[in-house]
Amino acid sequence: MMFSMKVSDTDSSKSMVMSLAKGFRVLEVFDAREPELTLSQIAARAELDPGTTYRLAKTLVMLGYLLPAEGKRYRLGLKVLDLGFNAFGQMDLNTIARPILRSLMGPINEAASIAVLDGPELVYVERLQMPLGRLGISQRVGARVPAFCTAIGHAILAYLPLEERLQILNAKPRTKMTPNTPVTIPEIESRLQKVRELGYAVSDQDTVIGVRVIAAPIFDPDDRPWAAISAAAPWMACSLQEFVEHTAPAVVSAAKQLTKVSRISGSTGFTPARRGA
Amino acid sequence: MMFSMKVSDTDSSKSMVMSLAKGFRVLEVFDAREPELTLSQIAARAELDPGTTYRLAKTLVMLGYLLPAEGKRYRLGLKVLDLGFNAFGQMDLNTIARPILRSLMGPINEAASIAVLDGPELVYVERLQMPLGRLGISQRVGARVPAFCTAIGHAILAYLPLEERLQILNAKPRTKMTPNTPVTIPEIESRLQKVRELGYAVSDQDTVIGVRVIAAPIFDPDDRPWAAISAAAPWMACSLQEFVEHTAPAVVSAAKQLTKVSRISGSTGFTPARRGA
DNA sequence: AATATAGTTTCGCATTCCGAAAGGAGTCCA
DNA sequence: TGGACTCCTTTCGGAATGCGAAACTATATT
Repeated sequence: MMFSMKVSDTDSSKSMVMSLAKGFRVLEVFDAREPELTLSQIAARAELDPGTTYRLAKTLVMLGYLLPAEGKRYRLGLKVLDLGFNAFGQMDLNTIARPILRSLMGPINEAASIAVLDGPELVYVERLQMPLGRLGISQRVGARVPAFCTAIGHAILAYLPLEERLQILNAKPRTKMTPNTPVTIPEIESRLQKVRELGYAVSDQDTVIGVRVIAAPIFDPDDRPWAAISAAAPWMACSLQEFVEHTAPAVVSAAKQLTKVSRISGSTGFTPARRGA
Repeated sequence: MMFSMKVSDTDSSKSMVMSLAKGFRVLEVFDAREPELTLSQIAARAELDPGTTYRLAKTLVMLGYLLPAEGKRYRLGLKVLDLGFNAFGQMDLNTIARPILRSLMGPINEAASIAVLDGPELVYVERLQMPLGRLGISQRVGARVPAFCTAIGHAILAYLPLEERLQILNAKPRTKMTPNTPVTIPEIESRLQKVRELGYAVSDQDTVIGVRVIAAPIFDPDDRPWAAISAAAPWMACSLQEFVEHTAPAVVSAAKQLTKVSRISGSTGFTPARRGA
């Protein structure tokens, strides 16, 4: 008996349909830099046998996800967009956002929200909260809060042009909510600089005593920040560092996903209307 | 020996990787109406064995294209968008459009173009033409033509609000280019009504003698028509009816694809700049 | 024309996937 | 509370499907 052992046993689990994974590997090697690839290029990039690659490519062409281009090359079919468009294109953003918010919640985070910027204020458009949450706050969807003092506000403000930022910050008097609340322009600007460096905003009891929040911005197709997503944890859940390490990557990733999906999801944006019960 | 014959031999060609096709069937059953499906629902819709469905779903979850949702349900992962975003998101629209234009050309159609509306005029932003084309016209990229008399113009105007339409139509004097050119507002409005009914505009030597054109609109995320794509054939290539039957579906489909892709492709739009040689 | 490179097909083997059926897990209803 | 139901998950044997090496063909390169 011959052992044609698999070189890389990356497929961490058994009973995985390998042909399917390989098929996606083929699609995934395409990018904007080289939109058309020959079979051998595909095979090399996807680390697949030429014969196998040929068969997979043929199949994908049949399905319409890959198209034959001139000169024995292939390019991605626009049908790859249909998968997303059929499902997400007609879905309203709140519906898409809810599972993402849920994925942010867990033993540490007890609430997750999305708010959009409306003038100098934020409007909560979607929020999830643990049933037995010990968080004092309980912002309802539709509630408005000032932008200058919240993590969500910072996440958005940090990426706005200076002029607009100042306009928003100076639109209303800024009052301290907690001892931590940054109120002077230099204090806030220093925070925003840090947001730009990290890609997310951290609030350690800036707005409500005992509550920490991490937020990341959601951009429109023109790369303007128009909303942000946040996750909040009670002060006693863990150390600040643990909170950041645990939550920041998830929040940033969620924001990126929403940035992407908001592009295809019409230009309708979120709606603060409550559906259902 | 047992014959476990395939019930439906839909796989039209041999050496097709069936698992791959089945995997896509799984993803394709998701739509906005029911964003979360149970395994049995997936199996039923995709017409797959429960066991097979389970294995495929497991694989897709591993790959990130499917996500487990609450209550033994699955929903589409936003990763399905990555396929398109990685490839098309960073690509400029002209690059994406060119293969689409090429696909419109053939024995009948000898030229294909995209133009955007700029005030009362159209600007050609991309154009392909058969080398030995017998078409008299040869619009260069960047050329400007009046909107009122061309198929591309009609395709766009038909979907603009009446007020804007009239503003554009009345911006400049309308002169007959050929005996067919519609010049009065009633004539043009009647054409536009037909465009709205059919979904595409037909020009039978309206602008240039001997040239027929079919065009369909490209919409922005707010559903405003901002560009259109067209295919042109010489008068003698075939009958008008043959031309329409052959070309209209392809042009409409191309326009829909561009509408979709223009959503994710930033808000940069087309550029009339000529790249490369 | 000859060589090299890349694409396509063939082919035999065994791996991988399939499907039936059994074993759980959860739910509904009495 | 129990039983019946549905649906999810796993096991298992078998075979067919897909794999990869290699042969063959087409295309480019010198």
